[in-house]
Amino acid sequence: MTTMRDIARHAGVSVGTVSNFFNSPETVSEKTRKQVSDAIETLDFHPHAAARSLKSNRTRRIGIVPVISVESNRSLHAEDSAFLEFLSGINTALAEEGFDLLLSAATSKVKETEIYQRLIGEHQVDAMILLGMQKHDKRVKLLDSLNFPFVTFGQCGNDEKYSSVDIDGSSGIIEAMDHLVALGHQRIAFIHPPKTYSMTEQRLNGFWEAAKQHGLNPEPGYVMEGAFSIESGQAITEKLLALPNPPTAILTPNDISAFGALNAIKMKKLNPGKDISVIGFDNIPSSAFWQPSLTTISQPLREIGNECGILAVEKAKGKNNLKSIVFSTHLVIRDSTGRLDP
Amino acid sequence: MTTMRDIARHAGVSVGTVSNFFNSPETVSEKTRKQVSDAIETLDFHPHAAARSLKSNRTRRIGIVPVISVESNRSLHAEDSAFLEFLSGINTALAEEGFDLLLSAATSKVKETEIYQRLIGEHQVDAMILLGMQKHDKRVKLLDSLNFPFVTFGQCGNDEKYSSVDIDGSSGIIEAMDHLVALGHQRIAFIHPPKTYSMTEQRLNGFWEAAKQHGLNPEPGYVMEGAFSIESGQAITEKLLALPNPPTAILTPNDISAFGALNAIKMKKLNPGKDISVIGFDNIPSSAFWQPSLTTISQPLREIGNECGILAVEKAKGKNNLKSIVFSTHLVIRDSTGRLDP
DNA sequence: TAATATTATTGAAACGTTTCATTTAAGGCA
DNA sequence: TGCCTTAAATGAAACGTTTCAATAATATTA
Repeated sequence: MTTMRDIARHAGVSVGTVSNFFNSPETVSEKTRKQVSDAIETLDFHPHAAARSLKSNRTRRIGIVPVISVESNRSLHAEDSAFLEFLSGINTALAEEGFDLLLSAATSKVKETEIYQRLIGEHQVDAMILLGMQKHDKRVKLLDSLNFPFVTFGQCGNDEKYSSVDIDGSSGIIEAMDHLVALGHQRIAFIHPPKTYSMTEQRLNGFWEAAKQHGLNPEPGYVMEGAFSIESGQAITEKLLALPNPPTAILTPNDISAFGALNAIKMKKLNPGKDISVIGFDNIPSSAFWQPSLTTISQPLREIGNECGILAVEKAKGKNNLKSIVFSTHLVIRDSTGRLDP
Repeated sequence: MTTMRDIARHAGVSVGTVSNFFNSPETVSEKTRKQVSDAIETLDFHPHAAARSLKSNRTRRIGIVPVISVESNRSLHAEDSAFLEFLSGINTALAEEGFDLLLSAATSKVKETEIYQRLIGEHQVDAMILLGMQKHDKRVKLLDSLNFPFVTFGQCGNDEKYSSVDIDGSSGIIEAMDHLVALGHQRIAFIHPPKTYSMTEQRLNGFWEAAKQHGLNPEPGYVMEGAFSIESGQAITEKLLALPNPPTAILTPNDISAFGALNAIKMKKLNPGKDISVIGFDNIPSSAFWQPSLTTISQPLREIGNECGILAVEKAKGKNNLKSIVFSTHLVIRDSTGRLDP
């Protein structure tokens, strides 16, 4: 294999200079720089990652530990194409900086916490990206106690000691409610994500604020907790439709569960978008193609991922700045919402 | 940080012994083993990955370079939940062995080939998993020329110098055709994946073999090349339905494009599953929930991923055995196929 | 021109493991 | 008991970088 020694010899300089070429090129004279880069070119040299890492204590890797549940398809964080969009955004940011993504998911045999501890203990990554934030997130506690840098997609309740990227879920919901009210809806149900998720509080706030603004008085059964799965959306919508005074519009936790809601409506021989309106969350690609096409609160998943990647790399490089980036959502109006016939 | 030195001191042995504890425990006496493992426990020791890697030339990482297209949503390999299922399978296998997955996707700025070269040159991974195999796959050529171990999901045409996991796509298609013929269909169209993919030949073989067996004589326009996207499925189905003598059943490259086909049929005010039958490929979770639910050729993506992971780890450990594992598909019959009314 | 300041380069000591030739300890046997 | 075999444990030399004090070369100033 080609090493820095070889490059040094070939370029007629010392290994130290070759190292400088990579790590602080500004200290290398232009002439030498050319010689070294020529040698690298002709010998097709790539610095040995482990050797770099050992000496420098930097891996140039960012870790992510999604939850992919194997037993059922009700995975929590990485259940659908939303995750892929997010990943793609991260990847773009990392590629730009020559970083790679280390992905390790929990399994039935290997606990999530163990993975974090191992990855950090073994010095496998320089920073981590967390998603699916919980209100009292044990991962945050763990990483915090280990003093390990991380970035979160979503807040995590307690405080602002860490950097995060998030969306303004509250105004997303408000915009959606405005839209529904403008279409004549008054009986609006809200299926919210599980209470343990930090995003849930935001969204509930948005719901109640909009309800107040529009003078709505949601019936008790209208606000229900749901999961992110299609089955959950379907089951809860069935319950909503069985209410003595069923809602005419339903907000769901994500697009996938919205699909379930649409199914439940069709199975009741009702007309989604006409009799009952449905709004999703995420704007995943297939939401445009479902029938009826889904009105949904769009979050810029690629940009969010990208920003997470950028922040993670900054952390990895030792920058200790705190940033909270908030993206706004926008409502994509399609056919699953419609004017309420009187 | 805790190092082997510390463990050695704490356990009253030499560092060599601690190393042996990890790498060839059978050479360490039971008594010593206990002492060392106690020390590891109390000091919460994790071996430094880079140091291990530097000396041993093993990273305990497997690389994967999916194609996630950013510009449009027409990504090639990792477009949908099928990829996540596959990933989940890989992850299970790797977790079992203490390996991690290094994921790096091409972007508009960073070419695929560069990534492979860098990952290998930098010694970032011990083996790679390839997917979306092409008939003449440049990645295979590259890895082969670098003598770098890899495993493929799908064949790659020329020969059997490498290990692969694949499905029997041919009989999958045949089973689907049998099902359609049994339902009374004679005019069956076949949208196949792009010709560059190695899977395409298999599937075409299956199609023609079944056609022959059943004495069908597909019209020229019935066999068309499609992509894996919903748009493609929709567009091509529109063309098929515009034929002077349109087909009564359509086989598609994957579930996602099958959804497009269903949409096209509905938009023509035809009844999918009644007037026109559609069969997908993959059996991704949402195929059960689409309306009508999708009849599809199921491939065991998690098991396939798992097997890829197992083989990759074997390669990573230096085993040089060639294996070709073929999974069989099975037809999942749902509502998108139905008896043809005369 | 000599002295000084600035800029480039060097070389050797780490970093935390693995590896393997050696040494030490423990049994087995006559 | 002494000799031989086997099993365990040792210690030091790598692995390929980074880092930094020290040196060399060059430029600047009076």
